[in-house]
Amino acid sequence: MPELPEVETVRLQLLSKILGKKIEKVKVFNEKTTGKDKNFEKKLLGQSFLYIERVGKLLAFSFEKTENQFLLVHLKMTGQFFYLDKEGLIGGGHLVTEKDIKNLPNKHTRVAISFSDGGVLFFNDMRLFGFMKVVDKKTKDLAWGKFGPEPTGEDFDFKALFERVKNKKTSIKATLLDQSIVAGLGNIYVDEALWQAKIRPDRKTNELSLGELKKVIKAGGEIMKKSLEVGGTTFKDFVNVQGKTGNYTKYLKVFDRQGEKCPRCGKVIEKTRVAGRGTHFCPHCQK
DNA sequence: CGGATTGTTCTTCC
DNA sequence: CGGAAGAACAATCC
Repeated sequence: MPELPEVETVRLQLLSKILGKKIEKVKVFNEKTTGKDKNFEKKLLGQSFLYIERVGKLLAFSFEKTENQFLLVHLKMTGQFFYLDKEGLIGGGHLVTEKDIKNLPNKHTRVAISFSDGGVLFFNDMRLFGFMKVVDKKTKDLAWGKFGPEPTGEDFDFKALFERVKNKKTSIKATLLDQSIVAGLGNIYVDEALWQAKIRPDRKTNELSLGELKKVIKAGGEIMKKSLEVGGTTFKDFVNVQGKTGNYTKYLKVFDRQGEKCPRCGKVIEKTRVAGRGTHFCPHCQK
């Protein structure tokens, strides 16, 4: 669920809340989240966060006192952060009711980090695919290096990307979902970008021209920037902790709109399976 | 109850 | 060995 705009939203919200605050208590509710690291709590105690970086959908928290240590966090499908302080809650996520928020930690809370000013950061993750792990700089750099460029970047090298994928025989959808090729797009924004660029999701990557590739990457970047501006996308029961849904949902052209009319040509939007994922597209104007 | 669900990684197959 | 397809991960919903 969380793709680049949603993860970036969470990053910005956390930046304004947790930097520089001393970590007084760490509680791990489910060891799977922390990779069964027995020393996870010990590594964070007494530290304070210096900054939060993001590449694609991966977050890295750095520390004030320890240069060679990072907290890597991936939300995967259902991970979510909530920060609770005297003024209330900030954060983001989905499948959250007001009742869940009021009762933190709840049954999906996997880790809680308490700060000296009384604030508490909760990491919830229903399906347990997400992770929080403490790594050294070398490991963090290695993880960072696996990501391709983000479509939102100003200086995206389209030619280099074209050279990289021009012989790939898989679908363009699979290529765009591959984080090592392009970082940040997930199932929702890939479908949207392909619709915007008028390209069928099941087209073979090697059959796309440089122009088409450029078009779909640019569309992906624009769509994700717009989504970030309006607080991300709500799919199913998403609400953020302020009880507000992500506002990009109403801008979606094809995702989860199977059976509805294509806003461009009026033909019916179909849902199929491409690259193993539910895929929405207009069979008439996407070629 | 079978099938599907956002992301990523591992396994299997060719 | 590399690439690609599919399974797996876990919980929940319809």
